[in-house]
Amino acid sequence: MNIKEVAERAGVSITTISRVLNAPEKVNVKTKEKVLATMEEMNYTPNWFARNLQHSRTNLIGVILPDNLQQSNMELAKGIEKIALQKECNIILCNTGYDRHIENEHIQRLIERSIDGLILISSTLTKEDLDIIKDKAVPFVLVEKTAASKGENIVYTNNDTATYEAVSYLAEMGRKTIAIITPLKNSFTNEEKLRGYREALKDWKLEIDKEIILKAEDTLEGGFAATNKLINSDKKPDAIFVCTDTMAFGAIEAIRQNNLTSDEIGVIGFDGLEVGAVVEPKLTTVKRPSYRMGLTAGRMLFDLIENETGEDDEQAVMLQSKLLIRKSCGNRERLREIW
Amino acid sequence: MNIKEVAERAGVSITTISRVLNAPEKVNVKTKEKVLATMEEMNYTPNWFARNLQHSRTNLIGVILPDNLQQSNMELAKGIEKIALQKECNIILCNTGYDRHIENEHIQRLIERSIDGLILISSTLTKEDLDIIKDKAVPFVLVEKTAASKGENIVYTNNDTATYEAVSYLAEMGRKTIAIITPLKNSFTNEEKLRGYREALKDWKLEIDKEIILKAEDTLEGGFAATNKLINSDKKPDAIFVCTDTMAFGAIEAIRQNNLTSDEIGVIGFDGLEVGAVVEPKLTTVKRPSYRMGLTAGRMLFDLIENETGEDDEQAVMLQSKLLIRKSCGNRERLREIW
DNA sequence: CTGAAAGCGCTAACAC
DNA sequence: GTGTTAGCGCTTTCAG
Repeated sequence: MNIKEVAERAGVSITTISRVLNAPEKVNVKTKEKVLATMEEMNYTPNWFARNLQHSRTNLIGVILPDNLQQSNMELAKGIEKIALQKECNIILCNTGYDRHIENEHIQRLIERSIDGLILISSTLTKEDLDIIKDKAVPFVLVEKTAASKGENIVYTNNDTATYEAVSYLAEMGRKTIAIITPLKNSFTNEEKLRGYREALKDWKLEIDKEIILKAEDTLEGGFAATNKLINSDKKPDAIFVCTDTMAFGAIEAIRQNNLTSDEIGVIGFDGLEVGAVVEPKLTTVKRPSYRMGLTAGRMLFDLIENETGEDDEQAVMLQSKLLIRKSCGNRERLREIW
Repeated sequence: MNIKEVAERAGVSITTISRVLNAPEKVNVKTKEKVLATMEEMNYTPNWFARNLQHSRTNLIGVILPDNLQQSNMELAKGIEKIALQKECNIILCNTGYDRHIENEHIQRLIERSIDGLILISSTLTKEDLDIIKDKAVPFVLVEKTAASKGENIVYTNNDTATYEAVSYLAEMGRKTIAIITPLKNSFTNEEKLRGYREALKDWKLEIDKEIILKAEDTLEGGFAATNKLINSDKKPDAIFVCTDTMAFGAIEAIRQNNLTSDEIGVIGFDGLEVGAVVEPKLTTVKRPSYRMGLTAGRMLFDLIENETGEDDEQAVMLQSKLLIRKSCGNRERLREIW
């Protein structure tokens, strides 16, 4: 059913129907009521394609992320959604599994769909890939730095210095052999964390030993296995910085199963997931401001989409991650337990 | 830029361009190559609206759920995505916060967008709301039963009998005073769980006492607070069935802070989240087959969308939730630790 | 305040 | 294999 049928039934022209839809105030109240009534009666829904054929704005934005089971990125997505709804936009969510190929496929499809904009979380794209998006004139915002993010619109957090702070805290508490577990699927984010780790060790004059720099699946099991390996190695550490809370939970479990305490092996995670407050010992972690990052990225994207002034110097916003000290690194004095 | 410009530049008709896009095999190889080259050169992207104006299929499905921070429902969404990708469809994800009003708004917008289908997870809609969707001829599948789900296409799990089994297990282990904590935002799902709880108590000839049937925010803190309340009540329970793992984590924490053990107060959760294997004591929980529910719902939806045969007797598929026994309910003999 | 008519960019008969 | 042409359902001038 189409506008024409409604027009016939209501005894007016299609123009009037169109006006009722788009500029009701320009229509005589009685006519309008009649039209609305026939629409209701005929259960009419205007054709979205025909409607948008002229403007080509979809009110749809794409959000691309590695994995929708990662809580912290879903918090981020929630922040984006909040902003999107204010703009009457919906979100198409796509998982990449850190696969550049899949990421490109998703993006290609989304561009074909004429989405209004794109938010790429922990993207794996290269400079060339990004250039393709730019050629298509699709506004986009990156979340988290990547190898290709320089000069792009971006929202990120201080993975490096926050990690530096966390590792320094361990050193400050007297830990001498500090290991690190990073996710297998290596992202730029993890490289930043690794850099922070290295610098902290250097500044504290601690040895940087490859044997205690481990990669693991970013899961509980991954953290568990890696930690067991560390415990049984020649260089058994007295502290571990774990790049994600999820793996850190596995680490804590491994330490417990080996009948060790947080005094013997301290653990610090990264993300600040809520459950961290319930594992035992409660997880010390670097709290990433995910929701606010989402809000910020959303606002930035809509600024780009709506920018008709032509200002287009790119923005880079950094939101601070902060160390949240709890029991898992064995501290006693500086204890500020949270909830 | 449009098909016409490309046609002019390539020195062919627009039909040929269209054919290169839609039926490349019907075009002379040389012509095709030339066209593709000019497309590339002009950086042409076909207009999605114009393309779809005739068929009105968007390859977009809506997935509506209460909260994208609930892990188990995101697993479900991942199952749906898997199927959607096979069908070259994308997913628009919408949060409702269990608010029927918001849910209706989302649906209305999605229908205006001409989505091909809809999956409603733990919907709050009434029969009338569903009728509106039907009037618009949008295929939809429900996930989890609702007050209005009778006679609709649905994928669900045995919340009632699984809860019955869990509570019975507690009774069997000798627990006498079994409390229940259900989410504040009451959904049909929770009513089912409550029913299972009541029937188990009845069959085990245990008293059903309103004082130990609590509602709480579906968060760690909510479970924590409710459990503290139970611990300090006249009717201090020796076991708690908690309707979600998230709240159960809070419950475990409260029990520990009160220096009680799982022998004194056993806990069983619901969902089967992975972190449950890392909290201490490890959480006994009812494992919901979320991912498979997602796959099933996705397949069911596309069956509806693609059904040209006219068969339309509705389907109701039940996937079984199962008790996963770990330490949090103090069992000793029947211990089959899993993770 | 209302209507007629010319597109929007593409697809699909139908001719050649 | 390729081109001509008539729509798809709506918005938007431009008249009245």
